[in-house]
Amino acid sequence: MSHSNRHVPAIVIGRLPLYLRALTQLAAEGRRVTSSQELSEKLGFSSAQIRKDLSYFGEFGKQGTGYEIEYLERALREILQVHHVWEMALVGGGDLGRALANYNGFEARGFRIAAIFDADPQKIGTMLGAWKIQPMQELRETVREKKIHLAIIAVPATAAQQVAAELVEGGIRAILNYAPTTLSVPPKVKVFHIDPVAGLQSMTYYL
Amino acid sequence: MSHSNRHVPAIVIGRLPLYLRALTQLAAEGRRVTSSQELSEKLGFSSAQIRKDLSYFGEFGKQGTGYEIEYLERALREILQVHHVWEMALVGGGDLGRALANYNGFEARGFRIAAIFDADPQKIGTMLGAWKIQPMQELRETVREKKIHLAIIAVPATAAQQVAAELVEGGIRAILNYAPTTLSVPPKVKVFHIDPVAGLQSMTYYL
DNA sequence: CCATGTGAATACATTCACAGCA
DNA sequence: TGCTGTGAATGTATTCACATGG
Repeated sequence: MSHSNRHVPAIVIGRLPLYLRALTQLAAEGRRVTSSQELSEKLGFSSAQIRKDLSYFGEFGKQGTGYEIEYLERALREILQVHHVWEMALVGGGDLGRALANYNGFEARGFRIAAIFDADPQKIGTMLGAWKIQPMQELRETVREKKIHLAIIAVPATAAQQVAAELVEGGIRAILNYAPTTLSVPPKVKVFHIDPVAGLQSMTYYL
Repeated sequence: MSHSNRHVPAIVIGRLPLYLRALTQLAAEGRRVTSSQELSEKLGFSSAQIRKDLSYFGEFGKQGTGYEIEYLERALREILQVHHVWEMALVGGGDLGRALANYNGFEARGFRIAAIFDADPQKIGTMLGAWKIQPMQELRETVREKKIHLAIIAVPATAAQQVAAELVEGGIRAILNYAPTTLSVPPKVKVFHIDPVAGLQSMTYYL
């Protein structure tokens, strides 16, 4: 069966990283084989859903046995294109920027911060972890030069749209946006939005 | 029409905070009235979807005119129960914990950190912003005493499940989880998961 | 015999399109 | 007229249930 030419719903793509995360955890526990059943219990999706999601991309399991963890892990990494490491630009050297710069969970999952930018003259030139904070004026050129395709926006909401526009001009293709505002970008540019308060608000509804 | 007795899909609840965010922004710009079309353009959902989502809760607009921003804003705040401020426990005083403690965007949207906990003896007793970091041993009692119903987990993945268990014992009803791992909690406890790397991975698929 | 992979069936979510009212 | 609110129609996603093959 040819799978690669089918259209895969975005909601399926959104679950793959969670499958990958669970597999990596299982591998770290020394496990070699798992099943859609076990993943179901660990993740809270139905086993049928997990099997169907994977079936968009190929046949990764063995009937009667389950999935060889390392093999499926590698397959998912290739599908998601995180078998190599992506370099990212981080915009915003405030508290959140610092937390992201110091976060050591990126690399193992396919990402690395390559440059940090800020608009505050007080911060420019100072070190944040291993990086020297660069002025916004250098963003476009650095991003182009270093062939950076991903960026993280960690600036106040009021500045976020302007930053997004500059990132797009620099050729950025995907943005992880921590500012609590919607960004307007060309359709070819992907945006993933993180708003903890929105998450909290959708939980308080039920309390 | 009686709306309050219908079942509202969770996916609808998840969008309400985004509507609320957009309305607050419009109000800050001095606007008094908006329409489902305008919100549609700002947020990227269809205007029909916005109207239908709101219709689960009542009739908030005027035909031919649109929505009075302040009125709809207040209505959404009540629906989401963020017309009063919720106190939260923050577990984890690392870089992420510090960023969350210093974040000034909580209060205006209905949340406030009331206590911070950490397991590291080096950190206990030291100040993080306005808070003195408390030991994990005090978590259950403090949470009960201060009637805290929400918590943020900002600890490494390896510690997250244990922390979640203690939070549940303390009577916490909703958890914002920053640890990149699935939490197992009783069904009455809500969990909202934030995993920036999962977000990045679902974007690199398309690049 | 066990767990996958997958069409068919069901359930859920979105969009259409228009009646109805300011 | 202009925009809401909403049944009906369409489109998506999930689950069922079983043939298949290790």
